[in-house]
Amino acid sequence: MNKLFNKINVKEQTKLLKLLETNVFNFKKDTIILSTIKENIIGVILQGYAQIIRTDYNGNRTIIEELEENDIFGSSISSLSSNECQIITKEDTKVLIIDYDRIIELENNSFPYYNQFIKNLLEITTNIIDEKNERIQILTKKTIRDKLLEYFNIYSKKHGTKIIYLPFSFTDLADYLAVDRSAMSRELKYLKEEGFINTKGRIITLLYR
Amino acid sequence: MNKLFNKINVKEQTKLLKLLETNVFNFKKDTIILSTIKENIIGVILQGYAQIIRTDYNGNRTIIEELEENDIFGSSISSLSSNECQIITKEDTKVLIIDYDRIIELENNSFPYYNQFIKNLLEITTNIIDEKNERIQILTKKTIRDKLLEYFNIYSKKHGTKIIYLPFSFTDLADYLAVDRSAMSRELKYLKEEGFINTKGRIITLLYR
DNA sequence: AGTTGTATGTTGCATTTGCAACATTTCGAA
DNA sequence: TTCGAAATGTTGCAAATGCAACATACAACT
Repeated sequence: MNKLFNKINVKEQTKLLKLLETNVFNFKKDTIILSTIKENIIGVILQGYAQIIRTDYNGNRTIIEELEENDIFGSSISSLSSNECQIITKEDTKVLIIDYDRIIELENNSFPYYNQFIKNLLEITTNIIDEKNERIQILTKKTIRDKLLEYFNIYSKKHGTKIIYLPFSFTDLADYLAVDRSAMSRELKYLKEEGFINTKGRIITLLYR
Repeated sequence: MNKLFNKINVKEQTKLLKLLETNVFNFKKDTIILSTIKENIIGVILQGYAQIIRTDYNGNRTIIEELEENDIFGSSISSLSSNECQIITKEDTKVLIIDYDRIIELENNSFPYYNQFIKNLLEITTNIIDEKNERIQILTKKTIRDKLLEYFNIYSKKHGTKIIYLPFSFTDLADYLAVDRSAMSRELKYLKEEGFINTKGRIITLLYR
């Protein structure tokens, strides 16, 4: 069940969705859901799989986010600020679209589940801020080595372990750190040679401290 | 008046603050308010002036944020994630402290102004996400030149003008872009020489497009 | 006006990085 | 299994950048 509907039972959910004038869309595989999200909306993946993709001026495409069942996206939730972003379905995908302005404009004494909904949204947004802050903290490090170590430290602190299971490919990690993949690969090699880490596939073990 | 109390009148504010069990603290000049904010709180500067400062392992101190009257700070609102951050008053400062968990735990049907308060918080957090996304978009550019141009473009688009009034010093801009100040200065010189921009003090004029 | 501290501008140089090009490995679909 | 695409590893080299050191400009305070 989606975080958005935490503490809201199914009957109330139905009423809520009516109240918010939401729409459910069915998209075929490989459809562009929204090229530029101009309108202020919140989308929920009810079923299927999609990707947020940025295409830069060189034509290079990067997967910015993967959207699975129950994932949420939206103008000010995901990183869609840039006008180079598209959301593309990779399977047949069912999406719930909620108008953000409608959420805000509704009278707040209308229904208790509506207030709970706002509260759920608030929790989601504060979590997102935490994630953004983490990424900014990493991106402000000046060398590739420091970015990697910062990433490792944050992961390690969060999971309480020195064994890191990369949640994505090294290629994607380089994107996340905003560095050249081959340069990152080189730096990882040095870190291994100097005895700071071990790697086996996408498993990285921290050997320091 | 503070965004946090938008559409909440003074009488209701008083009740709300009681309901949320808030505290008001008076800090003398040059006091450390919170070294590491471990607890989940939201702070509001009621009066005075303070700074969020990061001290790195070299002892270099950077002003991350300036907090003036009505500004809001907090574990997941400001960039306090790193454990190297301190909030220091620069004048005698009056601060309102709200426990975030208390906000979330309260029954949501209790009072209408409480629901409005949550809604206000939600608006604030989504705005913050937008700002973070902007910064990330800038930080993911690979060269200093591209970072500068991205910063200029975002500013220009937001204000609808090609004349940029830097809201802070060049030193702080370098921090914001996470690049070396002298290297940034050099790049600005090149941009001037190549006819892309003009500068006069902290006013930058875009000459392209 | 003088003093002190901070912001800004400049430059040489060593280091880091991106880029391109290629080899090798892994993965997924037919 | 086989095949092709994508991911990963590696390296030389030119370009970008950080760093240090210094000069100058500016601002605040006495």
